[in-house]
Amino acid sequence: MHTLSEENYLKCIYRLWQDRGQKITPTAIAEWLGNNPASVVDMIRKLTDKQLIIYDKKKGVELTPQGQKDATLIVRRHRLWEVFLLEKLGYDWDEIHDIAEDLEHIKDGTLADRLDKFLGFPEYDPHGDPIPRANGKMAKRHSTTLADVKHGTLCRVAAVKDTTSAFLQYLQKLDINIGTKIQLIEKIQFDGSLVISIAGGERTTVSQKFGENILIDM
Amino acid sequence: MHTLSEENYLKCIYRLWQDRGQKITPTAIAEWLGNNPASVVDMIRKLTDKQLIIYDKKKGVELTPQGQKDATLIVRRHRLWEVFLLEKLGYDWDEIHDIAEDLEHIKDGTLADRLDKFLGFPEYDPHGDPIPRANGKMAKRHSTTLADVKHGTLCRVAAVKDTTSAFLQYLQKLDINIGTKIQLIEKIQFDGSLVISIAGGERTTVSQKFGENILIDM
DNA sequence: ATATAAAATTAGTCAAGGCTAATTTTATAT
DNA sequence: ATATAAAATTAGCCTTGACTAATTTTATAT
Ligand SMILES: [Mn+2]
Ligand SMILES: [Mn+2]
Ligand SMILES: [Mn+2]
Ligand SMILES: [Mn+2]
Repeated sequence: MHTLSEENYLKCIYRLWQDRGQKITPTAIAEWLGNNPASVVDMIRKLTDKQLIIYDKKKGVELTPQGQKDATLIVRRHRLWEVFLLEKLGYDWDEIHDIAEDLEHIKDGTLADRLDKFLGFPEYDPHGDPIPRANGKMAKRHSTTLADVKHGTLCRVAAVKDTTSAFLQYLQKLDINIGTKIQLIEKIQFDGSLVISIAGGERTTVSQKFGENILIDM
Repeated sequence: MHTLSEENYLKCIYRLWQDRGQKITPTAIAEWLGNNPASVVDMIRKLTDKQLIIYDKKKGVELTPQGQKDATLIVRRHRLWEVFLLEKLGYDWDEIHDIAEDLEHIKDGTLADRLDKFLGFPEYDPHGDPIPRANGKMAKRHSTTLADVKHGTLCRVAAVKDTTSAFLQYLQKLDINIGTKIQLIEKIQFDGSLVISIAGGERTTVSQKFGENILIDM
């Protein structure tokens, strides 16, 4: 079994891997985790020894099939606990991530599956991210962002990329949740700002960065 | 905040303290945790520095008011999670303790209280141990064991002292749960064995050790 | 092609929390 | 009172997973 730290690295690598198709470097991992690159190099050696990753200076870090499997399970636990915290314990959107960050490391053979069943086999977590199934498969991730669509498009908030409470609280203030309908009225050439209408309401302007962190459906 | 290890020591000391009125020695702690006495001496120093315990060679280890408070909260979390695992996730009696051993260390300001509410403010955990309330108070612990009563007494299983799966599985086999009525038919002089009738059924003989681990009501 | 900057790696340090082995202190039995 | 046993403590070592500082490798711009 893996240590808490190994699991956090695994999950980070998994995250970076499916985020973009980019090369996963020690520096990228270090930045994501807020650790020193030297520490990352140490851990890369450990995970390599455990055959969870392969590290090639050219290709960067890649998960082995076993590494993928293990990372997926951690993500599954994380997202299931998030659903539990929100739905059953009444936490807010922006509070659940940090607690799930710890709960995801509780290791028990049947815990995730029982929790899954208890929650009614949810497909998505409260941030709109798909929850890996017991068999490792999971629903498609949304990939189009609000910043990607043409002006005039009416879309539906499917997920959020950023899960910091700064962003989530801003969304709360704007009354945006998963499922909220947003119409893109205009893109400002100058800085990519977006003029939008939330749930048919009046016009609001948000930054490009904001738009890039909203994943949408149509 | 305390580390996982500090919390486990605190809880252990709390346990030994309310178990009997006996002196809490490094050796006793070491035995309970399965650690080396040398390690215990180290941790005693740390907890003393944090003002959670007072150690006197004569009196042994004692919890300070703060130490008591902190230990109580850990126990509260442990027992609430046990209720959750049994009632909501359908685990068996003998499986919940080890998982709760990890869950009890999840630290969040409101988690215990929310869980408590979600579970309907249970007074006792699945082993019959009282759950400390949010204010630190808790219901009286049961203290009379099946081995203590006179022959002929009809009593009710209120709690179990031992929570190992060996004991709990044995109880399952005998069809004994919290609330089960047991009549003590006879005490065998020779070795303290107990002849009992479970829920009005036929006679069964159990050991003295068995009887000492069943706490009862009348 | 070379200078410079960035990234990766190595070497050495640290704290936490274990351990063993050796020693000192305390208790117990003669 | 003394010998012996048990308990407590000290000293030194180990692993994990961080860090900093120094060095080497790789990439980039002139
Ligand atoms: Mn985590
Ligand atoms: Mn999430
Ligand atoms: Mn524990
Ligand atoms: Mn219990």
